[in-house]
Parts: sequence; C-alpha cells; structure tokens
Amino acid sequence: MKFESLRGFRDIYPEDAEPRDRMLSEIKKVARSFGYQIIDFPSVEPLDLYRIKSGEELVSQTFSFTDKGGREVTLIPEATPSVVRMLTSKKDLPKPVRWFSLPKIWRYEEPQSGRLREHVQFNADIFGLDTPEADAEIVGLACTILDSLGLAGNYEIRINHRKLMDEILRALGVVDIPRVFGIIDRFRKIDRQEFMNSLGEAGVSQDSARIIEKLASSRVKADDSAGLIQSLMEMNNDLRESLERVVSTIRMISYYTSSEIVMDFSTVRGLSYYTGLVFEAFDIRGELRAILGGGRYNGLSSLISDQDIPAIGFGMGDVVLELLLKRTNLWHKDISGNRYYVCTVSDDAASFSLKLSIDLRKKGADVIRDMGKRSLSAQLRSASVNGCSYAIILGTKEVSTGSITIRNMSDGRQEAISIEEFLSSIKK
RNA sequence: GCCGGGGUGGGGUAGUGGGUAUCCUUGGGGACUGUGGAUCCCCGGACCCGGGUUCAAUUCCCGGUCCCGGCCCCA
Repeated sequence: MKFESLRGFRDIYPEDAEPRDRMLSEIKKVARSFGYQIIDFPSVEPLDLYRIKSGEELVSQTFSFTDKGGREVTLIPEATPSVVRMLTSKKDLPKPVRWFSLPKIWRYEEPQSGRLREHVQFNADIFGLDTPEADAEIVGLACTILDSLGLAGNYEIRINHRKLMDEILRALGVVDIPRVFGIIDRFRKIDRQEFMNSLGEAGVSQDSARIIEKLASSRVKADDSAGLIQSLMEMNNDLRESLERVVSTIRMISYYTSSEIVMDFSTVRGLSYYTGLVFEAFDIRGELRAILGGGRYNGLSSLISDQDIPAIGFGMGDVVLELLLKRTNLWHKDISGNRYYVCTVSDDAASFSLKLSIDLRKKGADVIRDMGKRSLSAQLRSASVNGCSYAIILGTKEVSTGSITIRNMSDGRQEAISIEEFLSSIKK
C-alpha cells in the first residue's frame, strides 16, 4: 500500500524547510521590532464563527465536519475571527493591542499556482486605534517584512479606501454599491467593453461608468497624490475628509519603504467586511497572485461580541512568498560556520568520540557523530554533504595521545591538537 | 465544484501490443588496511490505480487519482 500526502498538502523536506524556517524567523523578528506580540489559538473552531462573518460561500470551502458531540466544526480557514474573539473576551487589555500570529489555515479549494489547501499565514493586527497613523503602521510593517526578506523593489503596494470609494460611487449616483464593487474587483480580469456593459447592467449611467473606468485604470503614485485630491475635489467637495486621510496615510507609508506605493481604485478586496483602507502587495512583474492583503475592519468585533473595537490588519501566506523568494534567488539555507563531523576510525575511540561530541554540543556547536563502522572516506563524504565546516578524526593514535585531528573541510588542511586546547578554543 | 495538459526508479529521461524496460543523475558500498568533493567498479531503485479490448497491455480505450495551469473564490 502506497501513501501519499493529500491533494493540496505538502511534505516539506530540509532543502525547503530550512529556508522556510529562516523566513518565518525573520518575519517574527520584524513583527517584534514593531512591538507586536505573538498569540496562538485553536486550529479547530465552530463553523458558525465563519458563517457570521463571511457567509455560506466561505463555509462551503472549509475542511469541516461534525464532531462526536454533534457540533459542526472546521479547520480554521482564516485567523481573524479567532483573534477577534481573543481580543473581545479579555476586556481589560490595554489598548492599542498589537498582535501577530502564524497559524496554519485550511481551505478546501482546487490547488493552483500559489494556492494550496493548507498553508501558514502570518497575521498582524492593531486594535483600538482608528487613525491614519495606525493604517500606515500596519502597511509599514508589511513593507518592512518584505524588505527585510530582501524583496525591496520587487513588489508594489496597491492601496485603496473603501469609504472613499463608497462616497465616490454615491456621488456618481450609483445605487447598488456592493454590486459595483464586485464589478470593479473584476476590472483587471475582464476587458473594457465587458466592464462597461456590466456597469450599465448595474444601473450606472454612461457618464458615471466612464469616470469609474478612468478611476479603475489609473495608478496614482504616492508623490502625485496632491494632484489626485485636486482633481477628485473638483468632482465633489464632500470627498475632502476621506481623501485627505488616504493621502496622509500614503505619505506616512512611504517613510517605511522605498518600494512603490500606488493608489489603485481597482483594489477593493472582494465584498467582505472592510470599512476603510484596503491594500495588497504584488510582485513587480505581475506574475503571481497577491503576496499579502489586508485592511481596516471596524465592524467585526461588534458582530461577535458586545464590544466595538476598531481594527486593521493583514494576512500573508507562505506559498506565494516562497514562490517569489525562489524567483528572486533568496531561498537559501542559513550557512552556519560552527558545524562539526566526528569521525571514528577504530573501535577503541568510540567512547572518546561520544564524550567529545557531548562536550562540543555543550559549548554550543552543532555536532554530527558518525555511528557507522565504515571507511574514513565514507565518513568524510558524509561530513561534506552535511555541510560541516570541520571534521574531527579519532582513532588509536588520538586515544593514546589525548589529542584530536581536526580537518578544515573547505581547504583540506588539518592539524593535531590536544583535547584541552581544542575545547577551550571553542567559543560558547 | 468546473475546464485544459500531463503521470516510466529519489530527480531527469528513452522506448515498445510480446523477451531480463534505456540512458544520465542522485543514493549506498568499495578501490584507499586512517583522509571528502576527481576517476573507475559493484549495488539498490520505476511503467499512478482499477476496469475493458486482446492469446498477450507499461503501450490502445474508459473511469478514478495525483501533479501542473486556469475558472469560481480569495474570507
């Protein structure tokens, strides 16, 4: 009988698991440098938690089942509801709260490029602040993480504002705003004519449709945002407050990164619960799906509790990030310079090699001890493929003199030194 | 859930309605009784699964499954 991993699930071998672990460590390090604290929560939750927030569409794409007590439960398809529950059930948390997490999440969908049925998703949120500063910090955190992974200049941030969009559409006389959001969301996937037709079918006038089309196809860089205010204000003076907030947010974000920040009216992040700033990061070549996405979701906490706490956050999956890092040649193992391979070439050196290995590890070194009784050639071959910088050779000669023979694996030079001298030379 | 393209050792491949299934690479061991990444030798390892057609299927047909890509969706 042959077993394979389930569709959409991965076995991750050291050649990928090591770089991945390094990537996740770097992400955590950056989050902590912003004062965000790590949290964790269950991988299985009541299915209703997602019904409330996202409806049956999401529920149909969960790994869900009925447990032995007859409860409908699911492997979590996202982190936010669990995080918001943790936030609202502890009422004495000093605000603002800055949290991050690295849960595995699951979605029952057809796997495709950059999307699997199980992945790790980094989440960061800031609760209790509804300001441009908080908006900018969350986007700034996202940018700083990507930059510290070496991706500066390889991605762009697309920003929009749901409230601003809402006001613009209202000013244009749009009645069915959610429907038009849906059409705008598909702007990049459909051709111009189909876009205009859809707007027409949604009851949008021709003049308004032309303006929406123009907005959706414009990309405004951070530096040009003043001009943007000007032109949109001419359209409707009521937009001033929202516009100024977006522009000041973008200005602050540009302090965090040199990567491109653009105002992009076609970024609306589906039809979900976002209420303010929304943003996504894409690779600059446009080959991959979104690297990360997020936004402000002020209404959510009051849906699942009696509290109303403003919130903004984002999620970033490991799958697209790995693809991008590989394409950018940034998917490497950490080369540690303190790795020893202990070779034993005679039976009487066995206990010597065991004791030396233990002592070395206590000094903080990584030590692989060869335990097969095989030729020294074979042992050195193992030392080489395991990436050890030094091999230590122990045999009758070394046992009788209380010394070791140490071989530098990169240049082949070797010397014999006393065991005491060697151990004291190892830095802890 | 839907659509398209694929599936031969761990990786990359050749090939065939019939015989011990090709080559490269990787892996293990040895030549080297105490010296790796070179060379040579030896060894291990595969026709995705099920059904059908046939005297005979890895090969042809059907279904499934998995992989790759796309749709839907992206919470």
